[in-house]
Amino acid sequence: MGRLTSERKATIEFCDQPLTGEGGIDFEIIEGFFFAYRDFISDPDAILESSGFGRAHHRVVHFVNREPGLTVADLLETLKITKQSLARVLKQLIDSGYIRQVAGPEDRRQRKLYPTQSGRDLALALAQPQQERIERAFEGMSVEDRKAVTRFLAGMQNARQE
Amino acid sequence: MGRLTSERKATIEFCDQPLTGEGGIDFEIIEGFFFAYRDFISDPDAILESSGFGRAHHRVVHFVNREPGLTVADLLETLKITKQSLARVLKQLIDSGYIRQVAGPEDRRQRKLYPTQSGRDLALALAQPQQERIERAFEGMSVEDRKAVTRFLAGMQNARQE
DNA sequence: AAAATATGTCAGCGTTGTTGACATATTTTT
DNA sequence: AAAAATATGTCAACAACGCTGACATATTTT
Repeated sequence: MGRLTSERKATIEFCDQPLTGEGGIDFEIIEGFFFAYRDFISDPDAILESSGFGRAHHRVVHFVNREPGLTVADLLETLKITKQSLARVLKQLIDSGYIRQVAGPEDRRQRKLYPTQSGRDLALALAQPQQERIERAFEGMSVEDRKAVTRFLAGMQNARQE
Repeated sequence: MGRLTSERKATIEFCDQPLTGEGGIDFEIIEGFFFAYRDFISDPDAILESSGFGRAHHRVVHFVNREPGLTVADLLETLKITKQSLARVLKQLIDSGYIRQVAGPEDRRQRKLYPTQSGRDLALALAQPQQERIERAFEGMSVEDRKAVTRFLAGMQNARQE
C-alpha cells in the first residue's frame, strides 16, 4: 500500500505491489489465454477485412461448413446469440453467395444452411493461418502434450447441454 | 457437392459434406479454443454486469493490478487499442475509485496508474472464477501436461516486440 | 380451428473498437 | 529562449456486433 504524496492528512491509498500468483491464481494461464486468443483471431480478421466481413461472419461460415444442413435454430444454439444478431450477418453471407438456404425436406418451416463452393473456399482460407499458428505452437511437442492441450481446451468449456 | 433441386438447368451448387480435418486442419483445436475462450470470459462478465462495467474494464483493472505504476502508453501497448477507446473505460474506473493516476516522478507528463484497494479486490474477484475453471480443466493432469498447456498458449501468441 | 413453432424483420440501444482533429502540459532539441 | 517532440486528454463521428421488444408469415401440431 502506498500514498499519493508524502503528506499524511489525505491518506489516499493505492496498491503499488504487483498482483502475483500469491493467491494461488495462475496469471500466466489467464494472460496467456487472452493474448493467445487475441492473436489467434487476428489472422482471419485480416483476411475478412478485404471482403468487408467480420468475426461474426467467420463463425457462421465456419459452422455451416462444419455441419452443412444445420438449421438456423441449430446455429443459434451453437453460437449462443440472438436471431436478430445472426440475421444481420447471415443475410450478407447469403446475398454474397457464400451460403444457401434450403427449406427443410420434412419440416418446411426450417431453413437448412449450406455453404456454396465459395463459402467452402472461404472457410478453408480462414482456417489456414490458424492452422499454421497451431502447428507453430505445437512444434516440438509430444503427442501426449498435444493431447493435454486438447483436453485442457475441452475442460475449460461449460458442460455441453444434451 | 449437391444440387438445390432435381432440375438440371439452374445447377445451383452447394456443399453438403461436412468440412473435416482432411486438409490437415485441426478443427478440434480451432473450435475448442473458441468455445473455451467464450466460456472463460463469461465468468467475469457476469460479475462485471452488476457493476455496470464490461470486458474492457476487466482488462484495464487486470493489467493495472499486475503492474502498478504502468503508464497510459504502457497500457495502450499491452492492450493494443487506441487511447480514445482506453480513455472511455479508464475514466469510469478512475471516477468509480478503482484506479488512481499519479504524475510520473521523473517525467511529469506521464500518468502512472495504480489500483486502489477496491481495484485490487475487484481484480481478485474477477480472477477467482477463472482460476476455478482453470483448476477444473487441469484436474487429473500431470505437471508436464500443465507445462505443455502453458507452452502452447505462449506459442500461439505473436512474437513479443522488444 | 387454434396453438405452437421456425424464421424473418423493423426499430432502437449499449459496448467497445476505429479514425481524425485539436488542446494542454511537459520535456527535449536546436 | 524558441521550436519541436512527446504524453496525455478530449470532442465528434462511425462501424461491428451484441442485446431487447414487437410483430409478421409460413408451417406444423394439437
